[in-house]
Order: sequence, then C-alpha cells, then structure tokens
Amino acid sequence: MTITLPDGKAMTFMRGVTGAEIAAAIGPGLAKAALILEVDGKQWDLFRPIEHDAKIRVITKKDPEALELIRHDMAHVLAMAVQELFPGTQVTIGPAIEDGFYYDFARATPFTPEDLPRIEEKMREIIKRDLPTRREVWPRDKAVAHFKGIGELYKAELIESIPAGEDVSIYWHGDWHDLCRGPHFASTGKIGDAFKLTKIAGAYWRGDARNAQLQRIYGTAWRDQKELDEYLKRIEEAEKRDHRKLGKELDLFHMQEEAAGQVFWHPKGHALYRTLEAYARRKFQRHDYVEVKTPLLMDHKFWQQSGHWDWYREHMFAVEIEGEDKLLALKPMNCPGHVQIFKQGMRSYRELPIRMSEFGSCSRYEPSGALHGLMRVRGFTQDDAHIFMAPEQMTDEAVHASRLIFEVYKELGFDSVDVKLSTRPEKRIGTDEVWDKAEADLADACTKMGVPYKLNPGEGAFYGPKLEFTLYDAIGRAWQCGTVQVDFNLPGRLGAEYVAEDGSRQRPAMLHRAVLGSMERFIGVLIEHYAGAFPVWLAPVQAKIIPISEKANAYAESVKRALSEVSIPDTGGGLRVEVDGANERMQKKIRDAQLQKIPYMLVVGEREAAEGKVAVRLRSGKDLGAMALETFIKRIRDEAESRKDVAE
RNA sequence: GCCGGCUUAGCUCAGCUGGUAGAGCACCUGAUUUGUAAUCAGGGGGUCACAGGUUCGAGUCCUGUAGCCGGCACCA
Repeated sequence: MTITLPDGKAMTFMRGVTGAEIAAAIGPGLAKAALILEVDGKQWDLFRPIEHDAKIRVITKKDPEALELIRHDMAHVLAMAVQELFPGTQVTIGPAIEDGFYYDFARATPFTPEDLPRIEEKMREIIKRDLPTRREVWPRDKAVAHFKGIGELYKAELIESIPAGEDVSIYWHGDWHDLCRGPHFASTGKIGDAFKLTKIAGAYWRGDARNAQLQRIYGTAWRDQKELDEYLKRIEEAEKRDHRKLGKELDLFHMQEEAAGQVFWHPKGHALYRTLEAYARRKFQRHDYVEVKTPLLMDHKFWQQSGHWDWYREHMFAVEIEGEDKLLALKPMNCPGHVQIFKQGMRSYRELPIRMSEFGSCSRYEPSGALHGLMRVRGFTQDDAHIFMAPEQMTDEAVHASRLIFEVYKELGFDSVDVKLSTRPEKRIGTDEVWDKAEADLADACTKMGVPYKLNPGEGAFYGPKLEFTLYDAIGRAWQCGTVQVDFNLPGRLGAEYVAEDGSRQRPAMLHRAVLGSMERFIGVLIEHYAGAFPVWLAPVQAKIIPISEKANAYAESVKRALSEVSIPDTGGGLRVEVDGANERMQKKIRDAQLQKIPYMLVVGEREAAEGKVAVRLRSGKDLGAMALETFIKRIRDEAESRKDVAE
C-alpha cells in the first residue's frame, strides 16, 4: 500500500497502518509531535488504520488546524471532569469556538463560580492521566439504545436525528465515552494544559428558547502557556476600552435605573454625538438626500398596516390616553412616518428617487437581558433613510446607498468592511416572485460594485432582504452597523403611489438604509475603537489650556476665545477648548488632561503671554515647545478638517 | 424573557464566622503662585439598591422586586 507525503515522497506500508506508525517511520521527532493525520484531505485519528493508498499529511501543534483540535479535545476533557465530579450530570454538545470551547450540560442544580477551579483541577488531572483514546463504530440504533440505557437522553436524541441505518462513531478516553465525529488525539496527555475555564452560563438546548435550559461552561485553550497569557492580556486590553467604563471616566454619558436602556448624554458625550451627526448630515446632503423629522408618537394603526404590529407588538411602547379611544405607539422605526410624507400630494415618476433621511429617535422595548450599555438600548437614534423609487431603479439605488456606507466608513478610519446578503426568512410577507427580484437586485448591486458578499440565508427582515455592513475596529472586533434593505411590500401596505410616465398609478419601491445604524451604538463603537483617545475632530475637548500660575489666567482665557472662534466645516461648530484655571500645579493639570485623553495641552505662562505663544504638548507626552498661537491654530484646524487620526 | 453573579460615600473599592461603617481619588476651605503625569493642611459627605422577614441586634442570614454584569434567546 502506498502512502504519499506532502513533499510527494511515496512510502510503502502494510494495509491497516496507522498514522502513528507512519509518523514513527518518518522520524522520532515527528512521531512525538504528531497529533492528527490528514488522509486524502480528511482528518483522521493517529490510531485509526488506513485501508487504501492515500495522500497524507501529519498535523502537529504548529499547524493552523491544531487550535481547533486542541479545543475540541479540551471540551471532551471538560465533560469527563464534570461527570466525574458531578455524577448524574448529562452531557449534550461541546464544540470548539473562537478562542476556546464550551460544553453544555443538563443538570438540575446550576454550576457556581466556585465550581470552576475544582473542575479545572480535575481536567488537569485527567490530562495528566494521559488516557488513551479509542474509536468504535456502532450502528445508530445500538447507540440510541445504549445512551438511553445509561440515562444520556440528550445524546440519544442527537443520535436519533441521524438517518436510520447509518453508523455513528463513539470515542473512548479511558473508560469515559461520548458520541463524537472526531477526530481526537491519541491520548489526553497530548492536549497540553494551556487552558482556563472562563465563565458559566445558561444556554438553551439546540439554541431554542422553547427548550430546556442547559448549563454551559466556557473555556479558552491554546497551544502553550505563552499563547494563553497573550489571550488573557488581550481580554484585559479589551476591558480597558469598554465604552461603559470610558463613558464614566471621560464623563461622556450615564444611564440610570429610572430610564433603563436610555442614555443621558453629558456635555462631552453630546459633543461627540453632535459632531458625528453634523458630519453625517453634511455627507447625506452631498449624496442628494433630503432631511425630515417625523412624530415620535403616532396612532398604532400605522404599524398595523405595515405589519410590524403583528411581529413586534410586545416590543413596542404603547400609550392609551384617558378618555380617548386611541392607542398611540412610540415609533420603533421611521418608515411609516416617511411614507406619510411621501403620500402628501401627488407624486410623479419625475421626482423619483426621493431619498428621505431622518435622525429618527426610536423606542423599542428590548428584552431586559439584551440591554448592554450603548450597544443595545431602548431609546436610540437611527441615521435612517427611505428611498422611494420606481421598482426598476432598485439596483442603482442599492449601489448608491452602499457606496455612501463604504465612503463614510473609510472616512471614519474603518478600512476593512464585510458585506452580507441576508435572504428571505421563514416568517415573511410578500410573494416569492417579489422576494426573488428583491434578492436579485441586492446581489446585482454587489456585483456591479465589485464587492464580494457572504450569504446569510434566512436572516432577512420580514418585508425584504438586506445587505449588512460589518466594520472591524482597532483590535479586530466586528461590528455590524450599516444596512440596506429592499422593500417591495410596505409601500403598498401603507398606500404609497406615484404617477408613472403613462399616467397610471404605480406602487413605489422602497429602500431602507442606515449608515451608522444607531448613533448611540456607533458612538459606543467609536469609544472602543479609539479607546477614548479620539482624533481631534471628534474629541469632546480638543485642547486644554493650562495656565502655569494665576498670572497667566487672563492670557489663557484670551487663547480660549481665539480658538473658540475657529470654525471647522462639516463638524458643526468652533473648536472645543477649556481652560484649567484650578489653583493647582501645572503638573497636576497636565496629568488630568492626559487622563482625559485630550489631544492637545497648551501650557501658557508669563513667557507665552508676553510673546503671544502657546507651549504645545500632545497627549502622547511629546512636547512640541512654544509656537505662535497662529501656527497652532493652523495645525489644529488642518488636523480637524482632515479628520486625521494622529497616532503620535 | 431565561440561567448565574453583583449592588457599601460622586468614583474605585475594604468591611472575618451577625454587635451598629472605612480608605484613596473627587468635592469644599485655607495656605502656596508653581515650566510638562498627582503641593500641603483642614473639612463636609453613607436610609450599606429597594421592600419584607429571621434575630436582643442585620451592610453581613432568608424571601421578593429593580438595575447592572457574564452568557443564552431575541434584535423591524
């Protein structure tokens, strides 16, 4: 039997040879390092016999696949440990995930945080025992009967969903066994012990809230201690950027119990908000949008007509007014309002497309468990727009909207953006023909732009498919923000029409589109992206003037007035500067400004006052020395206008 | 909404097995008038999330409610 190695070298072995034997034949180093074999492109246990000629590759810790394999094995060890410590606990599933693994258990009493160290210790012990792995193939029905017999009802259910007549593989580690597709390392000792259990959580069986809730334990696992340490460090760094923490430290906003899920923007946070809004407003204007404002509170009939009432009633705030037979609803989105504006007067095809934008305040009664700082709130502002058009304009308008999104992200410093096309969900309105066209229009738009996209089947809105735009922040985390949604359904339901070229009345098509998504959430993303050290154009305080002693206070104020007069186009006003007139030493004021991550500190003493200068210090600590106020103004204005993010 | 955890001064946090609350920073007052990351001294400030209960006595124990945190489910 011939075994071909990756370098093309062929070796001859007896039938039934195992990966371990092949690795040993190649060399003792490889025999030791080998974890899993790849046989004709399929992963194969080292101890599993090979019956045909094959091309093989030996996978070791160094290979990219190793992490996933380690994590999968680790999940098994976790399950073993839990079953040893807590007899009667049922196992369910336990996959490898990004950065780690988890395992879901069925158990009457939930785990407590104190259990984790015990389980971890047991896992290390199991790894140390170096239990050999064995693979068996059972007929499906035998496996079902077996797992039912030992009280593993979830496992039995899993196997029952495999077609009858098929065989399943069972893996043994010592005398513990589990249904598993494999592959697994030859023994538990091969896994290494660079892991840590991180959290416990409830999770629904098969991801469905109607099912029983299981107890999930999460862990992280790596090739070695160094990688594990790096990962833990990374988590720590991410925590430092948490927008909730920075929001407090930088005095940007707060939230409180009496208005759960809603934001109190403080002056500094609101400066961010206004700046971003002014930028977006100007950008939309340049892309031929018209801006409107619609009522917050409207008769709920609009949402009955649109269909939202049926879908989302329990997530809407509704108000009954005493003595009036009306049910009003706080708007959860802006489309019905925009359609009302469209419906005023007779619309001609000549006016189309109409691109109607609004910074629309929306309220949604989000489930309590979903709330998360600025990222998921009950009161938020969409940078929303609805584009009304003739149906045949759809592809062009989708391109137009998508280009705007790419442009804005790029200008805001997000260079890598992913696009997903979410298609018809099971629960939806509209005919299949309409959905066919809607999905095709979005796909065409991507093709036209030359933008690759991933398909996200079944994830569209109930009224139409959507493109979703995901950007990546400074530490590589993904944030889904922008969206472009085709809608051939709502305009009809809400009674919108226009007069076509031939004089007939036609239904307009509509595109829902948001670039930033929610202002609140996007600001949250910006806070985390910049770790609170905003580029000058966004910084709530762009320069802090620091008088060295009281003698320089008057000059400091005059510098502030001069800077406040400097207007920055497209960002909504003059430079934002403050004087620190406290009776403190300069060092202390510098420290305070530094901790507030203010980009420029302007130190002024009697020397600067006499010469009309400012001594410029950057938040990096770099001292630029004294320069004429005019020179500094030119510098900061250029920086703000270009929206540069200066790293130094 | 579901599972688990948490909630002590404006902020960050201490407070052992129940005996009646403490630090640093911030704030206020005074002194100091300062050259690139914390000047010194003094002072004020807490219904220990809320509501019940156990107890001679509860920040500490029990129950409920709310909010927050970590997940899950949801996300027009």
